[in-house]
Amino acid sequence: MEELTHVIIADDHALFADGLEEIVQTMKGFVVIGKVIDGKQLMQMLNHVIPDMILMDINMPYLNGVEAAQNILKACPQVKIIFVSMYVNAQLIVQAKEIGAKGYVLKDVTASVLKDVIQKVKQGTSAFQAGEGLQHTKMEVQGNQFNQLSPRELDIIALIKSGMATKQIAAELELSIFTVETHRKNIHRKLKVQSAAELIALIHTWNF
Amino acid sequence: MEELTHVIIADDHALFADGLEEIVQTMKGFVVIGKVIDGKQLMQMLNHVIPDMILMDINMPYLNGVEAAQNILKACPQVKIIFVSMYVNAQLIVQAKEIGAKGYVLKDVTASVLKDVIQKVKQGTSAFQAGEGLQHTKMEVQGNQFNQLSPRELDIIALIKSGMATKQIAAELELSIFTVETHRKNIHRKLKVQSAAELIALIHTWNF
DNA sequence: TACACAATACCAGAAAGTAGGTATATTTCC
DNA sequence: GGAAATATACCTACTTTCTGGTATTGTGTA
Repeated sequence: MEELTHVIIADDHALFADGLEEIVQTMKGFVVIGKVIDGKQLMQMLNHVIPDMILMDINMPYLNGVEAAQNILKACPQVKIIFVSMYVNAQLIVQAKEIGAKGYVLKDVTASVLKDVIQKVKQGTSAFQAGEGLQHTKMEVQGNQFNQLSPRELDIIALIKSGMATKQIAAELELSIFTVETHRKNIHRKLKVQSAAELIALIHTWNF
Repeated sequence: MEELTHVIIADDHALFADGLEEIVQTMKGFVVIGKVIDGKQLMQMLNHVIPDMILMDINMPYLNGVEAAQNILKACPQVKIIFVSMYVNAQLIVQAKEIGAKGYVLKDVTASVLKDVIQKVKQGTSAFQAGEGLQHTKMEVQGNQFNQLSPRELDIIALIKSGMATKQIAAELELSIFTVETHRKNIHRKLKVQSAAELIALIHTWNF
């Protein structure tokens, strides 16, 4: 079984983010595990799931893309970050390279070029094609070593997302109800929610 | 307080539906209460909520737009239906008029033209700008007189959607917990779900 | 080899939600 | 005006979830 590359898309323009998602979804071996609309949400999500790759708008509300990326890469150097930018800005490209981003593409890029970039970056090559300084907000990926959701927990979440009860999930996964309860408890702790209702609401806002 | 025009968007192309939603959301007095991707989902949703207006792709999977519209209008003649079509087709326009649709626009229309059409239709005028025959699927809006969600129930649903517990909802709306429980019970009955989790999952798939 | 973590399973008490009622006042519609 | 629908509130019994534990097994890694 091939290892999937898990991608998070961070872009405040929902339409564009959807477009990116569609492109990524058509690529074999890639799966979009989250779509967020600003740096805050991105950081919040990263406190719980570390993807293999992030397609990130460099101009996001609340949190500068470059700063966000710095925080992320300090905590998780293995994450491959590709910036998506509206403008060509030599200085930003240099910055992006310096902090360890793996790619930089313009938003008017064609789907096939974007796919090439994504494939190259996946294989370990960098791909820089072409920004602006922005607001400052302090937000860090805290304790990323902690609170990470395990693969099994992600399985459970997928079922919870569809509204299934503990009993049904246990039947579906052929587990004891107690096991599922334990997983739910741990998920609640890690995601800082108090109920299934809250959890489902949260994971839907993440487009999990 | 102004009466809002509640709009449902039915289009199988998610990106385009999102675009439509953005346009409608920017219009004062309009609110998108649902986005569905095919005729089946549309019918299912209409069994529980009747909007003021439907922006509907004429070429949807599973259920021909014209037939769907006929069913809808037979059951709820007050609903204003605007067809959105990829092609110009004189015959379809005639058909659309005959069955009682209020508008017909092409998908390559500009946002401002679309807004004009929506405004005109809201005010009672028809607006036809420009099809194809499609598959046949029998699906009717059954018992639309029954199981309709009331305005108050929609209020409650909006809060449930964000993951709030009964106690919190009661506090927010300054109601007794008993009242909220009754509403939840009725919502469950109308939407045929057994738990808050299921309900939240459902309303998210409807993009409520 | 330890240590950390993941996955599994179980228990008990407290809290919340669910489903079946009933009931009353108000509003809406014919 | 009268019927139907809506919004409100309460009750009971039952189920489920939530939270706090404990515990065993296996795996991967420092």
